[in-house]
Amino acid sequence: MFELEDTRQKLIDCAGQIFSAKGFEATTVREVCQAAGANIAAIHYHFGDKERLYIECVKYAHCQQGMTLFDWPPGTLPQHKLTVLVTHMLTMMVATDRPAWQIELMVRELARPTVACRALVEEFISPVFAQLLAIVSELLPAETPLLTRQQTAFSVVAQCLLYRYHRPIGQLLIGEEQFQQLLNVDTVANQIIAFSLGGIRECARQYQSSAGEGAAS
Amino acid sequence: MFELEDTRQKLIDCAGQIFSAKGFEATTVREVCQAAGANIAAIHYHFGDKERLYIECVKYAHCQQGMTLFDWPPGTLPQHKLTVLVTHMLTMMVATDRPAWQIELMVRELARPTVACRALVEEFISPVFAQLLAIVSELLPAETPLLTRQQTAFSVVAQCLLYRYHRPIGQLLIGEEQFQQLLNVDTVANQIIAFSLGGIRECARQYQSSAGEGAAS
DNA sequence: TCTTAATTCAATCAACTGTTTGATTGAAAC
DNA sequence: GTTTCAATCAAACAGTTGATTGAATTAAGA
Repeated sequence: MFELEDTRQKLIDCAGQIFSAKGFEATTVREVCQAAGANIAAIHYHFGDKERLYIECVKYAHCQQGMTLFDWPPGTLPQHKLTVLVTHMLTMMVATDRPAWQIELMVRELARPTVACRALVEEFISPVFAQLLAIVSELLPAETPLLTRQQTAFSVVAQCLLYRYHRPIGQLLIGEEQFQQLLNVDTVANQIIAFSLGGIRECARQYQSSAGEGAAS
Repeated sequence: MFELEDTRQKLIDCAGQIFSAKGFEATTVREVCQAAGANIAAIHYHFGDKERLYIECVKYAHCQQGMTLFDWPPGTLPQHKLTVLVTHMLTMMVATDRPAWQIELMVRELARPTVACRALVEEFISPVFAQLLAIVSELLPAETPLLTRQQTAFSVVAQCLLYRYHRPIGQLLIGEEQFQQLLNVDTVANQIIAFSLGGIRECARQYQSSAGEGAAS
């Protein structure tokens, strides 16, 4: 009876793992079922078809992934907010500990969007980006155009994304063991935050014609 | 007789286009041959099998892609070098004009490396990264550790990569027409260069204990 | 014109794909 | 004890996959 949750969950776990490693097309239902110790028909029974199994995996992956919305006490320095947010993003992305396939699957989905992408962005990415945009806006002069603020926020997230998306390239570029050191969250976070604060201050400089307000530190 | 080059080239063109759009697994040889107006057996005849056709496409794609090594006259300001290099990288990546599938195929290969990835990085990515690393090193104090310099270079390329790799996400995040404006090379380049110079200067500040040398502008 | 080699072609191969079927299980519900 | 129903199973489905064959076609050289 409660084997329902058991088989179904095991199917999601194994499928997610294989999907994340080989992609949707290259993954066969037989492979998944064998890994899960289930019958071929189990997928049709529990999910309908392969595609709906995949969607279920993606949804499960970013449902498991804790997405915290920070509630800052009034008066919190934007620099501090940025530090916390960047560190949090990096922790999420770099974390190689527990369910690696979940993040990997989301990464794959974002790199080559399928049906599940829009929901993923709206539920998972957008909130973080909104927070980041708000923080960046605090650090920039009030008269900064929206597009510039968005671009600046992109410049920040881009640095975080690199260590997840382009890991294989990074390893090939500077050597595997050298790149391994870059997966230390604190090291990377410090670098990114320093770089970003400097970058934001420079961008701010272009839009504060008269009074020097809004610049970082 | 000269149909050899014709069919073979048409096969590479069509295959590259489809490979770049759907990936290796999801692409069928029948689809490719139909698009190229060739017989199914043509792939076996000209390339041996599907995989070697794919490799040929990747090689052709980044062979076509002009990779210039800049030869700076002595005394050129590193800020200026950075500006030129970043603009050049962006032009390459954002360029939606001529053979879109070639860049797209490289992007796909770098996101999910297959057999062709290592050669691609070594021949195509590494040289650019080396140039960038050299420029960044000029802008940083001499005592800056190698790892920090590499990280800083990563921070710069990360911003460029964003507009190519994460285009669908960007469009979903800030709206398609809004994001379209970001594909203007000059706009983006100015933003990235300003941001990067500020970031580098901030990073430099951490490693120049006594004398103030090496900082940007 | 005949020979030779390079290409192209339709037809077919075995293997694998996702999906479906119908029988079987086993534990609750009546 | 019978019925009910979710769950699993082996077996087979029809369709597609990449690969291969051998004959047909083409074009150039002698």
